Amino acid sequence: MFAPRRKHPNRNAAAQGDILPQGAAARVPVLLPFPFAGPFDYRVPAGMNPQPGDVVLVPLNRREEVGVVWDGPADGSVGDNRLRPIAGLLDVPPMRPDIRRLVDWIAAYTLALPGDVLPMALRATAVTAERPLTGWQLADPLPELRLTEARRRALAALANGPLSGSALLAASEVSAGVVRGMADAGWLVPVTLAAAPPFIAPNPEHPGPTLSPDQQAGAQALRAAVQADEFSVTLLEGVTGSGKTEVYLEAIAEALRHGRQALVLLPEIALSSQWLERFEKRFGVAPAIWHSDLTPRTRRLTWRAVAAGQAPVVVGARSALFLPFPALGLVVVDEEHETAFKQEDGVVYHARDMAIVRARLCNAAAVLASATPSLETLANVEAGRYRRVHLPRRHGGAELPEIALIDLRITPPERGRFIAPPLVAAITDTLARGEQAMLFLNRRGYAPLTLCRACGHRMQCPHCTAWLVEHRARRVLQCHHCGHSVPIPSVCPECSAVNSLTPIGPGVERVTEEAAALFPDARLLVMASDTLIGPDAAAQAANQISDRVVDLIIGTQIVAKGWHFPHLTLVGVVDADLGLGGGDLRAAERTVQLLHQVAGRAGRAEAPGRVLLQTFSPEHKVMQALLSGDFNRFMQSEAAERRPGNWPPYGRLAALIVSADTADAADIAARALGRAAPAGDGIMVLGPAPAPLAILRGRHRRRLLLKTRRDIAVQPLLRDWLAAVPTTRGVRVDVDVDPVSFL
DNA sequence: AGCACGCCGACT
DNA sequence: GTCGGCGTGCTC
Repeated sequence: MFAPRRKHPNRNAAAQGDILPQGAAARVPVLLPFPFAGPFDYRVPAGMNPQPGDVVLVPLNRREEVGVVWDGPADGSVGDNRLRPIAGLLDVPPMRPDIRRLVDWIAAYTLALPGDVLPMALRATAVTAERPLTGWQLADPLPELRLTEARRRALAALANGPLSGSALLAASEVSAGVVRGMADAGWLVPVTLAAAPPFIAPNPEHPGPTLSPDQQAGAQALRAAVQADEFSVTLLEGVTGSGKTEVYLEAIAEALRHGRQALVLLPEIALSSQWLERFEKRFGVAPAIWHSDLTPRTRRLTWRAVAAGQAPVVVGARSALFLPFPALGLVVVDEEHETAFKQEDGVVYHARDMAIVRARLCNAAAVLASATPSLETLANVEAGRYRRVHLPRRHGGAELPEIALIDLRITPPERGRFIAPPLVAAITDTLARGEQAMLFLNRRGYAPLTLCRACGHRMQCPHCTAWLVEHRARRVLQCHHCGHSVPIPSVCPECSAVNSLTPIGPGVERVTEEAAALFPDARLLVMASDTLIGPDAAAQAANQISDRVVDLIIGTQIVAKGWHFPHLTLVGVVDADLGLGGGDLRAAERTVQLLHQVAGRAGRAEAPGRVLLQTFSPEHKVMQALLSGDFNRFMQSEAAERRPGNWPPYGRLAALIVSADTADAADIAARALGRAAPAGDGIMVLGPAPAPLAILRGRHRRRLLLKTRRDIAVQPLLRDWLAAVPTTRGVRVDVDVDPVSFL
């Protein structure tokens, strides 16, 4: 409205002669990290020239809050008399225009309020000023003091120079009290340490591993996309073990040669130890890492290094999308089909899709890597919106594992057991050869259902429409949706029968118990999200497998990630049918992706791998697809099923979840929404119906689905729809645009 | 999100 | 007679 838009606004612009007009009250919009409909206007005090992106302190009610000057014009609906002045400019780098556009874009697309999206970008901002790191050094001369063993170790640790407090404790293995005492006695004096070194720039010319001809061709195509210096999306599709990572690392090298930064999104940053090793092998140094569990200090340092262009490569989780790259040239989304990229609480967004938006906003190349791309991405390739680079073969001559089905109707396991005889035999052979085997079951705990044999009572969560899962090690029954947990009862809570509660069905714990009985000499390792807590545990487990200190691995879907286990030659899938129930649109697709990924863990080095899938429906298209390895044909049949009904990706879908304290309130609100549903050519509303999780955390849920033709945007329809229905107290309506989970 | 204001139960 | 429960409303 007042200031001409500049390419890179910053507060120094004022010094370059950009003066606001006199007279009218100068006002700017400020976006606050709260659920307001839009930015609030604030008065600009004399002498201040806030620019879009500046981080400001503003009065709000009787508090002061941090906000970001947003892009004009100011909204003007609040009169000058009610306008309050900006309290101050914070001395932090302003929020970049591409990040502001990303915030706006996500809010508009997901129907979130911009103020709800802002914290995601602000969390990444180093709002607090940098505090110098202090540490200890030896006093000179050393005063008189009795020398104890602990004190001697501390002196030795500091002999080579000052250390931070935590480094001193770690190096000398003394307690904080010892340090305190030595400081009080004047032996140690505080010093300001030099700032930690910024990230060492990865050297694109560092000699990396040798690429196969396929990989070289792929790398060349990705390099070309980066060289073009414009927005593009390329699908990097390659069977498990084809060396996709090494191929896109070449794209990163190319971005670095051009002075651009690169961002790699991984679905599970906690499981990335092997990925980091591959990166270091290629570039000689580690990349910057970004995830939500960084310490505040590391977070600040990383953020600043990224903003200053001193972190040329960042590997991170979803939230890394909001980092302030000044020269982003490449965004890679690895395992792009992973549903972990979909944020399900708070602002509901898909990081893969937002990564593409991010790339477009800064004219960067985007690369989506997967062995089993999502149908969404394949449809975009088919429509010519994305390019495709294909790696058809495994790297280093390794062969794809041989896949076979075990028909549980013909060769069932013994009663009360879950590993069928053919799989038992295969594991026995594998272990006898000194090779490793893996059992995969995508279900935590001991048993998914506990049933009373006397009265048929099922142990259910009091807050959710879900069974309680037995966790035998912790001696509890637990709800996997709300966390509710009770000790395993000794009598049936319904009929008081004693010793009548029976576990039904397998979980990893139960399969582990069975495996321990079947293979008493095998060294077992359980890999599940509740046994491997934190990146260190996961890395340690991976090392144990690589070092062959375990023989049989039993895991949940955590084992399906991109691990490289060179001595693993057999994978047994305990229940291949597991993901297929429940009428989810993508159940078949996801099961193929997951099981293909699990199968890919087998036979990665010189020894060929074998995969056995236990199933009750060997004729199912999912089993046939896995058996034949013809992923392409399977996805074509999926496409053929979804195209006619305009199901995604051939149409658009949004879910409305209505939730309330009582079933009646939920029903009334859901029916009211149903009556106001949008209609028209190419628009369809399904429901209301009870959501698949009809009660979650004590709230009753109903679901409506809005499905439209691909050329019809759902957002305006949703906005009008929600606006037409008055809000009722106690009733929530959550919007999920492009739902991937149908709970 | 905070932090008010605003009307109904157990206590200095 | 008050202190305090959190229901709803507002914040440029």
